[in-house]
Amino acid sequence: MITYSHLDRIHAAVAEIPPGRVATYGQVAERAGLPGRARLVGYALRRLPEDSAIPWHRVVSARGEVSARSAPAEEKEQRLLLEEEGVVFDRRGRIPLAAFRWEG
DNA sequence: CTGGTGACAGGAA
DNA sequence: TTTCCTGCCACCA
Repeated sequence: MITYSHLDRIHAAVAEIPPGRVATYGQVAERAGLPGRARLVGYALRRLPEDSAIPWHRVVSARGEVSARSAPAEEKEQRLLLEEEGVVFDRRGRIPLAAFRWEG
């Protein structure tokens, strides 16, 4: 059933991403039943409280990059959290999606 | 209601 | 390959 907004569904989709794997914004949108609305995923993640249990750090751009945002510290934190899970970044600071992308 | 914005993606050059 | 440009549409002021 449709709830208050699509944000809840997006959060639920992100929660399904297993540790050590990543999913793209577009991928999350599709799994949330919102194909083509990747931008909305970024919006939804931005609304998450800091103490949220949603693994927001496992969502990256279609190019395997940690998306830029207003607070650079968060970008660094995201990369750190992913590396702690075993995700590897290449020399250009990108994640090889062929190896780490979550195949739902 | 109207207009600006964005944690994107895909195609063009 | 990489960078640039455009379409997209829910949100917010």
